Amino acid sequence: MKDLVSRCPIEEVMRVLSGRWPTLLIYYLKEGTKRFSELQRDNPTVSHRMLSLELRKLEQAGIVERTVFDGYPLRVEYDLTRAGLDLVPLIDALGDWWTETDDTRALVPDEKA
Amino acid sequence: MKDLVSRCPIEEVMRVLSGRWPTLLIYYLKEGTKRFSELQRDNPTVSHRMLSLELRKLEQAGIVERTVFDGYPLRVEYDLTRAGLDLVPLIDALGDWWTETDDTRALVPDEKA
DNA sequence: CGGTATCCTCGGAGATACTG
DNA sequence: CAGTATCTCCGAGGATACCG
Repeated sequence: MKDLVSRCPIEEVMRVLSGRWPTLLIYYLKEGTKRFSELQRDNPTVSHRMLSLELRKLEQAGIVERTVFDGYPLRVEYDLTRAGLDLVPLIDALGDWWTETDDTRALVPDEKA
Repeated sequence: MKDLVSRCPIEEVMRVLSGRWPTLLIYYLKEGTKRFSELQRDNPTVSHRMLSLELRKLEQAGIVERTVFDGYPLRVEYDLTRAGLDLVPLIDALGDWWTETDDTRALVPDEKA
């Protein structure tokens, strides 16, 4: 997923949403403002480093907003932006589609058998 | 993206759609039936192997249907299934969202400067 | 607490070659 | 033509440690 092979906007969104974390983070952020450590607790298996990188990616994409509160210990809050909120129903629609088409996949012969 | 970390359907769809090729292949397949070699021509940078693997993944997910015609040389055709066709507008919506929120990203300071 | 840098590993994906 | 197998390599991502 390094370079784009088309000028298609779809390919560009997928550059941001691809992977395990982006949609999950959006999913948890729609519950409201979250701190770094809260998101870490929401996703126990995400590494410190990846959480940081993914949040930055979402920030660059205009999906997430980052607010730093000076003081000690540090305090940083993450929110969905307006664009991020607009994205939520689209992602949900994908989830619904997946659930609704579950029977289609059930027809696939089990290769593990 | 190996194992799921939640039972969330969104995470499951993203397992299928993540990466450079799935959405691109769906994009080209919505033009109609395509043969393996046609898809290869549509995406000149996809490797033989990856195209094969990705098509199988989409097939397992119930998005793409594979039809083999006996004879020589071999001939295999790929189509979107009903579920695949239903998925198209959802993916398009993501593309539209991306285009519409382009100005948000334009506000991000250029780190390459 | 949140972020970054460094190191290291493991598997995703390209190239190639072979079969039906 | 379409698909699979083998080999290889590069980089995504984990673990760890240190800074503001």
